[in-house]
Amino acid sequence: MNDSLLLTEFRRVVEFMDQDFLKLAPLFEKIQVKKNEHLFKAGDISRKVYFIEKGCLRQYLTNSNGEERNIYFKVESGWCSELVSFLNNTPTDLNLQALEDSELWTINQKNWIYAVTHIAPFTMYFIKAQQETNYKLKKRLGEATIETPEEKYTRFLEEEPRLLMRLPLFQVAAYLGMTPETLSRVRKKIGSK
Amino acid sequence: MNDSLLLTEFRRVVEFMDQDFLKLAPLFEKIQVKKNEHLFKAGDISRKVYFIEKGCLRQYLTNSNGEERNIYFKVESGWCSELVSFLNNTPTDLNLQALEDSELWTINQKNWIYAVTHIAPFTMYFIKAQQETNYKLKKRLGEATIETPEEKYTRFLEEEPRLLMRLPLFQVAAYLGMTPETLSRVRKKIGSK
DNA sequence: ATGATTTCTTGATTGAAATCAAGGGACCTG
DNA sequence: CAGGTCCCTTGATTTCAATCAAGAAATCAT
Repeated sequence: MNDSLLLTEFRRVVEFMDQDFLKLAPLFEKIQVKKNEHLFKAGDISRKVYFIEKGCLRQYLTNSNGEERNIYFKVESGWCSELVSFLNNTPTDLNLQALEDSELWTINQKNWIYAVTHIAPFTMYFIKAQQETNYKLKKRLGEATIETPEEKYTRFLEEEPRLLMRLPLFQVAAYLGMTPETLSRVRKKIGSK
Repeated sequence: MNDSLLLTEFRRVVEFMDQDFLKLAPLFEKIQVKKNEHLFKAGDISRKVYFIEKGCLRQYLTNSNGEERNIYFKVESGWCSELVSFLNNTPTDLNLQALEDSELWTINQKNWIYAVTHIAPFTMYFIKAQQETNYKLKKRLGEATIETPEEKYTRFLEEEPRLLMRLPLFQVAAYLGMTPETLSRVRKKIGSK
């Protein structure tokens, strides 16, 4: 049990007893998804919360011209969800897609509500993990409009070197908010320093 | 009690009994802050969570050139905090400042942790409210790099007309990620339609 | 393997927002 | 209410990233 990715992730953030995990684990179900498959699309209601055992997912936004912006990438030990939609049964404006063949733990609404109301360390884990996400989003929102393309790429290179190697560059460009051409030129310039 | 802004806000999101509120209310303390006063600055550790009874606050990010980007504005019934810093006693990179003379309810770390571990409806309120914030941040992050200045302003005008009237325009510009000059030109153009 | 599709790079050009500059107006503050 | 600061607008110019275009490289499917 101690080698479970899920338990390791809980313990990264809070104290989590074996007995709590024994209550929690059966609430999850494992699924396989293929590369490019969508877990939900804009307009859908999100019915699950996902934990990545293996693979890589992106959440993204599309505008009326069909252009895409990636909100985040998540890999092993990451959570993907749209809880406003999930908890209120309302459609979401965002999309969630696998970028690699992936293996996910899923939990449905009934089980998630049970867990968050009956398994105290899960509740606390969830609150703290959400705050981490929240803080990162706030910083990135500021950076998105204040940084130059070169600064954005340099930051990504420093903060997420493994992600950079794992992802196609056009997806990175859609995350950093620039065209693939601009990213290519920035990389050329940085590389020569 | 039913006319308390705080209780009304809880009841907007979850069921909240009078008796729960009686336990919760004494954990808060009211303070007054003057216009332009900072609640915390980049490098500080955030020691409080704030609920706005009256007034207006902004959270913002500064870069090395001294340029600012506003992450959000909050008015009456809004919460301001930096929980990663608050819970882990680590410095934050963000700033929180009053834009008007304001009246705030504050809760300290000890009391907040008591509330979130002992007052179940507060916990659930908190989780749901955080998710709303989270969802808004994700959408805005995507929009920040995909929308034109004109689209950003139009969205703000439609979604936050009261905020627009309440705030100086250079603060709105720092929120929408454009210069005051550009905002001025966009407004001139839109106004004539 | 091989052809087809997608992705990445590079170059030329365009265009939109930033910057620079300055005048008028609003609002504190004593 | 008078002076000074800050804010907003408008104009002229510059700059940087987007767009348009095309060829090379990599990946995928059969």
